[in-house]
Amino acid sequence: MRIATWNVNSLKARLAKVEEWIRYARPDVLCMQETKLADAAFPAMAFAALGYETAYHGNGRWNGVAIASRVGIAEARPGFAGEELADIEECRFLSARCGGILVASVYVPNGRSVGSEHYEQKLEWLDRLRRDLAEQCSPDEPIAVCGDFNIAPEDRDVYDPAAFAGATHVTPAERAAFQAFEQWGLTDAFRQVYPDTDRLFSWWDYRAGDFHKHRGMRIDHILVSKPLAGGVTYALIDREARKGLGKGDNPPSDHAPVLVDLDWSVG
DNA sequence: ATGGTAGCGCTGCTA
Repeated sequence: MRIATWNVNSLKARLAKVEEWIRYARPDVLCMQETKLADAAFPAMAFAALGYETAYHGNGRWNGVAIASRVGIAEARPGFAGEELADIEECRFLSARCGGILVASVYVPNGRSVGSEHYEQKLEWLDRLRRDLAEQCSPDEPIAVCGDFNIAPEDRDVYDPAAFAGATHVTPAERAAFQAFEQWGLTDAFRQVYPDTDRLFSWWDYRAGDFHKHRGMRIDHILVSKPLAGGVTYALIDREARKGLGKGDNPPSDHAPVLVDLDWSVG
């Protein structure tokens, strides 16, 4: 089972790139974030043509999450348990059962600046996600929580810790929130495959040519539960997909897709 | 260098 996550930064602008990537990476499940599409505009037919069923949760312009699966999609749930769909202003959580695994596509709020109300809301959102998981499932079940966490778990996950002093994504409170998922029973599947390799990034600022200067952060993660953690056979951050198509008029997302291969038989 | 680029959508916000 190959599971991937990719913050596509507008699925409308990126659809050709996503289709191209799906054709060669052939993930069984692809979680997407920042689709920036209302549900009515979601290109479900494009995914169907590639053999994927989709579930999506967006209201346009900002945010928006989706899951594409070629091993089935059932029990799609947009938003946290108990949330009224009509009350959701920012579409950041979608879960579904795919090939026997409970998969969640999450887009954690950015936080903007430390101490701002947006930062506090980021921490609250992370706590709500943790509570939602604890109430809805158990780490003894097969679970994969995938997405843009907007957290670099350790200093070695950023290009220069000094450059992020006082900034979001690296604060003790954000990292504690990330560790709370691990304490509950989830494992950072990518880090498990690369326990000793530093400076592996999944996001680079568009500005100042950061990608080509290797100035990035690892903030996109695939967290897997106990039945899956022991069988992670491969992991990759596909930097090729962060590059353009070769035409100046077709820029890539600012994130690269992250994928992991799991020992898991679709029932 | 408190800069820089991208998306949405048409003004400035979000990242």
